[in-house]
Amino acid sequence: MNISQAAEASGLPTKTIRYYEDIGLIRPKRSTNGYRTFNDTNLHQLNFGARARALGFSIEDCRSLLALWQDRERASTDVRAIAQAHLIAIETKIADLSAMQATLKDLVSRCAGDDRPDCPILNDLSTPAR
Amino acid sequence: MNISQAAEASGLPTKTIRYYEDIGLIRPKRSTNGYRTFNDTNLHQLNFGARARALGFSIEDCRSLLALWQDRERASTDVRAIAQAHLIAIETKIADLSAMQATLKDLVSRCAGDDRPDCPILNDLSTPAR
DNA sequence: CCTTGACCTTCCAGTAACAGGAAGCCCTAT
DNA sequence: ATAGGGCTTCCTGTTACTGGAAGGTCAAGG
Repeated sequence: MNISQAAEASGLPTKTIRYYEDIGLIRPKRSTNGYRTFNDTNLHQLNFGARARALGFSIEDCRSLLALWQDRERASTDVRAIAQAHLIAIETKIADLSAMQATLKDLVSRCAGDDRPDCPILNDLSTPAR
Repeated sequence: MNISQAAEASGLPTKTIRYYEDIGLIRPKRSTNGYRTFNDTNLHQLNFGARARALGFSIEDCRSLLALWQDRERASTDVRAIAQAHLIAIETKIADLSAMQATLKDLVSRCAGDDRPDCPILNDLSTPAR
């Protein structure tokens, strides 16, 4: 299987797949003409990575998770720890964004949005940060 | 006022202030020895930028907002448009993160997290992405 | 056999917003 | 004179790719 088929099968761009090989996330073989060839394991790794990335895991997390996945002796607690840490990071981000959202919502609602120069948004930004 | 005082007054690291000059966000004068000197306007710009960045605005947004701020003829609708677009981007991010959070929460809760190798998280990641 | 076009390869640059660190001036105090 | 702290510029690295250039490979058609 060539790279474009692997791309189609995994939903990842070929650029991304080459990048994943570059950083050692996958190790497809090469055929005699130098083309990468992807087997079932490679394909699984790509799908796995795509799904993990879609859940917001970093590449390094993906690397760890893939290592755990191929380790038959792994303990599920190791996997869980990674996921839990990531979950907390996500919740922190959501909290941060929600705070921004609340402030922005308020500012936007209070801004007339007409051709007059008076603007609560600029006024807020001009106050020396609580 | 030297850069370290400007840093203290604005809460920004000196590295960041130099970077902001690099990209033309601020234009402090130089004294004869080559040191940057910050006046009240510069300081305001730094505070403004710091606050805007804390609200998640991009540097380019900051640039636009600063330009609008110093334009006495500006229309508040211009400012409002930038803020509104940013608000929508934030809400999109929150929605994305919330979806991840929901999935992860579920997976983590279903993972025993003990020394057994069975793990719903890895199982999920191994399914070919619905 | 030659060409065309689609595929594949590597390598280089750019993205956002800085942070870290090296090499070296400047200034003040001892 | 020297020690220290602050200042300067310049270079590299970060994350996870994306775009593009230059060029090899392969199958089909004329």
